[in-house]
Amino acid sequence: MKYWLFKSEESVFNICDLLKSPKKTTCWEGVRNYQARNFLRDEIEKGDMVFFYHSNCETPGIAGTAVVTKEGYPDSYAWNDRSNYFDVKSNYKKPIWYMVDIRLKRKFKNIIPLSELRKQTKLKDMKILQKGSRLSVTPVAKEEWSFILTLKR
DNA sequence: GCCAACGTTGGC
DNA sequence: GCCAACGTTGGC
Repeated sequence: MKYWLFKSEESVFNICDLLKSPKKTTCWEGVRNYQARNFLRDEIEKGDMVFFYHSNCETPGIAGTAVVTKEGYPDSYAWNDRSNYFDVKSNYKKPIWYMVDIRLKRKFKNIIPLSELRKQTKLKDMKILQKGSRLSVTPVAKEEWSFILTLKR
């Protein structure tokens, strides 16, 4: 089992939206970056654990955890021309983009703010904390995962 | 294949 | 709103 961090713009899809989703489950559509796509398509497995991260908001940080319930499959939003995630180059015969399904595991009482993560020496190598890091899907080390859980309040 | 220009991300 | 960092595009 592996660990991941998924970023979502809080105003677009946040952890309360996930909580309210049917079976607290959603497909993680709209990733349009090749490196992140490769993680979704090739590496993320059913049962992997996910930190749900809020970006682009007043307090960016980790809002909770989720579990992968379905492994990588073609992102059909890419061939829906009414979707924001439409990509003319992708089609169902030759899909470019992939998504997984996740189910909410736990919504933290308090968000673990990015500023708090930055203070932790043990997390200095975390992908999300690297300068200029923009990848929306990043691997999390097992040690990072368990350490971050101790930061909850 | 190089690289400048451009659009996007996302913290602050 | 600003702007640094990044990924993509496209001319050459």
